[in-house]
Amino acid sequence: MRKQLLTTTLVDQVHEQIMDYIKENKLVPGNSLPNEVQFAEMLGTSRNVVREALSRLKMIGLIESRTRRGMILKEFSIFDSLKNGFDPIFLGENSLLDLLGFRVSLELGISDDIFQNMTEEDINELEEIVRFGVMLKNNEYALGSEYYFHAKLYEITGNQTIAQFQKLIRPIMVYIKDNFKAYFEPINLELKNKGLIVTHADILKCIKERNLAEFKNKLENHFLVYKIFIREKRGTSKRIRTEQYLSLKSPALMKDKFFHPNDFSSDNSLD
Amino acid sequence: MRKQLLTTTLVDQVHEQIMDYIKENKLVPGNSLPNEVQFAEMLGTSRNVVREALSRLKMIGLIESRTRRGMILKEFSIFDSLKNGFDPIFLGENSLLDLLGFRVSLELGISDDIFQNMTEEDINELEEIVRFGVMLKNNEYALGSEYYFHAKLYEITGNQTIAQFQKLIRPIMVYIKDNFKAYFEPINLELKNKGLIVTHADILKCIKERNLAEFKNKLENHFLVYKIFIREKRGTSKRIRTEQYLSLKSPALMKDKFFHPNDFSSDNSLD
DNA sequence: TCATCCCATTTATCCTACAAATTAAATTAT
DNA sequence: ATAATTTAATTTGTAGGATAAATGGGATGA
Repeated sequence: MRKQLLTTTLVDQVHEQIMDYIKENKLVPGNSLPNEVQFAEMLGTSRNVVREALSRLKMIGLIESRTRRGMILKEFSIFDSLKNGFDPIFLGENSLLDLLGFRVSLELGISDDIFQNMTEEDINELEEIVRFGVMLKNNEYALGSEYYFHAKLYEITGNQTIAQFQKLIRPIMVYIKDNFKAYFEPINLELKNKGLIVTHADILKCIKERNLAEFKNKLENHFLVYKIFIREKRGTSKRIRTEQYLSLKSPALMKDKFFHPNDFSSDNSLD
Repeated sequence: MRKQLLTTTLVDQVHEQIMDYIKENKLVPGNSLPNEVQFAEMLGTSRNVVREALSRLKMIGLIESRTRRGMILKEFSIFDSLKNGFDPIFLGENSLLDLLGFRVSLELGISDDIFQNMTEEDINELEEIVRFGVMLKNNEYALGSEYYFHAKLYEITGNQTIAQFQKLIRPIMVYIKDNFKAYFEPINLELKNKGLIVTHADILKCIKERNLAEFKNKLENHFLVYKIFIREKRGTSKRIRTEQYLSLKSPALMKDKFFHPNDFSSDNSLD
């Protein structure tokens, strides 16, 4: 058990094996897990290695442990698992721009859900938020107002995962606004001169009028500053093709893949 | 150093402290980190605790280590960090539905970017993909074809993070299709009878005609089966309000928050 | 019956030792 | 003197044991 020829370390393997154990025994949130020494014996490793693997699972919130009570499986939430140990400072500029674009696209895509789900009460709360929103200059809302207005929109969709995502990338939004202020100001100025500034009040108006098309339009313009910023910042940098796509330039190969769609789960060449 | 009265464990703290070290010393990807014993001395803990914290950072891909070479900082990518140790089986039904809705919304939101960025070559590749796509029954494409068609759309946006996200949730899509087949079939049948089935070929047609509005329309219908599925599956279950929103029912409090937008970073009551 | 105290169990932390890998230095061979 | 080989040193990887802290449960006593 002291070989390490592979790229994967023992901890990596134990990490996998513990997850396999959970799967095989069909544990559900609330169930308790074997204790550390049991895992160590079961997997033929030292308790130390088991603890490192468990530490990872604790970080992502898959398990929880307390002295004497042992460990229990927790309900896993994909974006909550990232909230620990995450800071915009660790992201490269491309990732930052990507995430900004990601967020904008996502919000543009939930328009239908918003109109489908919203109630009178929702609209009242949005009005309340807009009323107290502080307009600083151009359309640079105070971060608080900005956050709560959009948080409310996310909430209306009823999709908690989207709400979690917003919470997760909030520091990123703050970071971007702090660090690229110089880029936003001239863009906003130009938009203002062209009369393209869309405020939260404008968006709310469309909601109250139940005008979905106009809502989408306004929302797009509301995010225009970000879209322009991203395009300017990226400049002429080439689009990068995803490897998985490059790998199937050959029609013959592609055809082969498509006719065996069930082989995908065990197909590493595409990951 | 043997107290543990707090909810946070020593490993949690060291985890934070190591990240702080990276921040304070302005390390960039490629830079090397102090070795394990140095961290242990620096932070006044045992090497074991340091290793557990480092193990977490290794899992999310923030650092990489090799024997004798020490550890180096890596370029962090938010969704890549999740790809290890993640399985749909650990997600509750609500999370699964949320993620399905998340994905659909995201894709609906990137339409503009697609039309902005696409080239003749992209269209040719899409044609190639559609040509080899295997239509099984109704609009249930072979998973391979489905995947590559949409992967190509993501690629056109030039947003790598979106592409990574698709890779990440691919097992979830497979899982959902496997486990809820019985739900999809009647929905698809009904859509078929109403002539609402939209194939990849239909979508491609809009792209070739540069008809953005129709593209959005078709894409929406292409995903209609998922939207209906989600609504049916959720049934009458109440929408859950995000805590952060509930906490500011009081206009006075809200006003207070908004006027101090810079205090947010240290404001736990809203996280 | 109930409150209190003690014990067993399990995680949390620390310590020491050795193995494996790999870089760097030293030594030997040509 | 240069090249090849061997040796040494460093750092992560793994093992095993020991103690501390927390806590659930049982024993004890009023």
